[in-house]
Amino acid sequence: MSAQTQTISASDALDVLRSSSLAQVVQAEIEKIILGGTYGPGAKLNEKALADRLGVSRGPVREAFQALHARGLVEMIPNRGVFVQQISRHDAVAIYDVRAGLFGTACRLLADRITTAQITGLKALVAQMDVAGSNRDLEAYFPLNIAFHSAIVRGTGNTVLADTYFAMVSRLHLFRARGLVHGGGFENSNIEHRAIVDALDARDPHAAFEAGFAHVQAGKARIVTSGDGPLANA
Amino acid sequence: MSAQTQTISASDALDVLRSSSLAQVVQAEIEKIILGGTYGPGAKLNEKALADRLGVSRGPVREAFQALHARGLVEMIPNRGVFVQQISRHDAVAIYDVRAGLFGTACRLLADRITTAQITGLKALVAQMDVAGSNRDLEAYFPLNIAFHSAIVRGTGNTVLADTYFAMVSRLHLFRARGLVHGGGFENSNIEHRAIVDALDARDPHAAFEAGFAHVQAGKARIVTSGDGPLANA
DNA sequence: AAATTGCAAATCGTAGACAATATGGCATCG
DNA sequence: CGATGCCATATTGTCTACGATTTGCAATTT
Repeated sequence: MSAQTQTISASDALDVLRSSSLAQVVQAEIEKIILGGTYGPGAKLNEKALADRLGVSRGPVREAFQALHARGLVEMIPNRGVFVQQISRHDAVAIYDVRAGLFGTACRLLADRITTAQITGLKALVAQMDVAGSNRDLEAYFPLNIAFHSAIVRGTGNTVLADTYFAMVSRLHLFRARGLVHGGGFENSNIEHRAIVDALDARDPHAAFEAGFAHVQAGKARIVTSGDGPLANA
Repeated sequence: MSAQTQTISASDALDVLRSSSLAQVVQAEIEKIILGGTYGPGAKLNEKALADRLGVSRGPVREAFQALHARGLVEMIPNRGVFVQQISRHDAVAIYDVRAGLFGTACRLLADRITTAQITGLKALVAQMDVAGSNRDLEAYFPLNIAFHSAIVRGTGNTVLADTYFAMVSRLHLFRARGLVHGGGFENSNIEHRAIVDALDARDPHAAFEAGFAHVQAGKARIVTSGDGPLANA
């Protein structure tokens, strides 16, 4: 828009500050750092160090910590500090169950209101994943997989559902970041995708929930049973 | 425990501060104020006024605001302040759908692991609600109803699920607090309760989800269709 | 070697200050 | 009389500085 902005990041930073408080910017930044994996789970997040690194004072950093704590991404111990949340295998299973329930619910709600355009879009994604799958192209498969789930969850038009779902996905990233990348078996994954689309196409809420729930549960099983987890705790 | 504490509130406050930060205490306090209904939805929460009222400085209050915002209880507008979250009818429907999905998921998960003792407890609650229902005793029915839902959600042992579920319940309180108390029809409610317990007793995950989901959806319908909502917005 | 003491560092909360922004009333003008 | 612009006030957003409390570690003592 404006031609006088010197750097993109500078204009972005200013624009963001117009519509958002500094604490929220800091929160997004810390979240990026956490999910980026530079700090491992259990790592300590030093208030002052983070404030200095981000060029802000302690206030906004502490506010961001509270928001991240509410979202389950950090652990706060009084008089000790803030740490990247540790996700035990048991916790991961619990979060996966919630995610499965939310995704199944999304499928169920979507079955009642899905448009033909949405069905076409989902079928296209499944077809693309078929191609990526047969080529063993994980680099192509992952973004398609995310797009598929996003299309369903956001397709419901229920932002509360979408936000809650993605909050669970974020929390699960903390577990995966510990070294447990889910092993193969993504061939089966697309079979499950097709079952979901079939149920949606049939506009069968009942079957849609079951297919969506089962799909995430299968993903959970793939992770939970993926070896003994070198970094497992508890 | 200790006989030398002068006041309960004083010892409690100290104990709480040992295991929790001041910001979290403030958060709980503000949440209590919000859900208590003294501040109506859309009401402004003045930083300094709240800080003075609670006897703390602005810092902890601002931190509490961030946590409450993450939980969907307040709205934050830059340079304007913090307001009690407004829940439109559309929002309430969305939250109800998520709550229904979570409760159904709880029923489904519980069906796989429920103990005979838990079944007995649930049946007892249903029986008590039958009595309260036939007596038209709402004062007795409400706590039993909450206990029933709690027993199921917490009975899964999944704290993430329970926390997420109760977060939705809290957000819905913002809607009910606007004057829309759900009308009668709580006779049907216990029929649905019985259906849930039957499915759990049969250890049928499929039927348990359906019964739990349908029960919350029925509650949603009772509210959504309860007249035209004198205080409705948007 | 084990327990105690002492100290450095970090966190937690407060207080005060300041700029930026929004609010509400008032004067001015059409 | 109504609309517009301006100004005083209040509030937010952020920073800095300070004191109090706690923790963790090291040194000392028994």
